[in-house]
Amino acid sequence: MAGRSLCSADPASHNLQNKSSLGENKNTSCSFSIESILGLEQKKDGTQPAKPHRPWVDKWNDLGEDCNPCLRIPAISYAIPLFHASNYPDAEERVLKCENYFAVNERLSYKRELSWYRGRRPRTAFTRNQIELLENVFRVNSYPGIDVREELAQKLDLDEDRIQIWFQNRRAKMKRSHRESQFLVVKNAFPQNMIK
Amino acid sequence: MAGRSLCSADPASHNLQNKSSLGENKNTSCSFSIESILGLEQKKDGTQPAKPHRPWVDKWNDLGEDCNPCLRIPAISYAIPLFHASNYPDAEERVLKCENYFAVNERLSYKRELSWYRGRRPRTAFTRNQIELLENVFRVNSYPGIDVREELAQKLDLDEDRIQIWFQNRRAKMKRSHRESQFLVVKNAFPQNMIK
DNA sequence: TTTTAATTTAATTGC
DNA sequence: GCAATTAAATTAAT
Repeated sequence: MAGRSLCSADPASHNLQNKSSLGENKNTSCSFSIESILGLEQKKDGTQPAKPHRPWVDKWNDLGEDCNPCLRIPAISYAIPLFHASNYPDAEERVLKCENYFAVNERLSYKRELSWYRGRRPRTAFTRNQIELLENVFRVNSYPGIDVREELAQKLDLDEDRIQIWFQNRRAKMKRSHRESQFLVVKNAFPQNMIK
Repeated sequence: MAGRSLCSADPASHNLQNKSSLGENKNTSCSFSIESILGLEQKKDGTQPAKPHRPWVDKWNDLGEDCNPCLRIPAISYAIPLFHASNYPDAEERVLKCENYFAVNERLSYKRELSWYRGRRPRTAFTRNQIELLENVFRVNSYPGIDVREELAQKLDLDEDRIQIWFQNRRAKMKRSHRESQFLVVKNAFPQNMIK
């Protein structure tokens, strides 16, 4: 519950309240600076390392593809639509896989297609040992803080990000299974009400 | 996609391999400390008492659900391994094992679950039209004051709170994407340094 | 088909 | 107000 408040304490008092037309920008006295809008003004202390958020897309660039992430396609592309594949002369394999893909999946939503280009982190396949340690820690602490996550990351040779996501998904799974078992409890308590 | 903290350059030594049994907690060579695993070292704060004003929980109570959070939440079962759960009533067993783990962890997760399960507002699913207007306004003014927010709330049949949170999250998203694009700019300016 | 890694975003907390 | 983080709901790879 973020402490609300109609607070006048806005850092820059960016108020357009008096406009009754919400979507129009007829106001020229807008107090936005570009820096403000871009959030540039706020790191004077130089603490911002500008972490690459999708470092795995780097290898796509090595293929000489367009650097615009939106136009990029996965490096090992099992998923290039035919009409695009034809634009990638060097990729026989891709075309083959692509044809395969389309043979199986005739219809693809535009959205899904877009996601290929947007770039998704390749799915991590955890080893048995990695899972084992993660599960053991999870039993004891399902909300490891950054310190524990970093420690785990180092021990398991994984990015801390992967650890964080793993715990998030693990908690969701735990919750799901708990819900299901609770459902069973209720169902068994009142079978006549719950059948079907 | 929580913006993670500084990406740690990985320390050259990620040697877990020599640990033969990752999962045994009797293994004393494990370097996790209890505090470390439980993440205790990072929260020293005396936390606030729970916030009031959560109108949406009222209807849960109206549904006749038990108000006792213990019966509604998986708090306890969350953290306890099954093979321990069966022994759970046996206090001496717990003493023999890592009772501190569980004692503390129960308390921690109880508190978390208490606030989450009782108090978390059901996720709002905005409609496409709502998003569209919000985005249009955002383009013009990413810091709408209370007047605009109220106006939006009325037009969109949403609480003003939802509007406020939406803009907050939207600003965070914009900032993130800006950071990423800045990273790409820098990276592309010095490709030779970045290609691995 | 099922499980689960990854993504997006509404909500929460603390500062 | 923001950063960081969480849960919820998806998407998609296996």
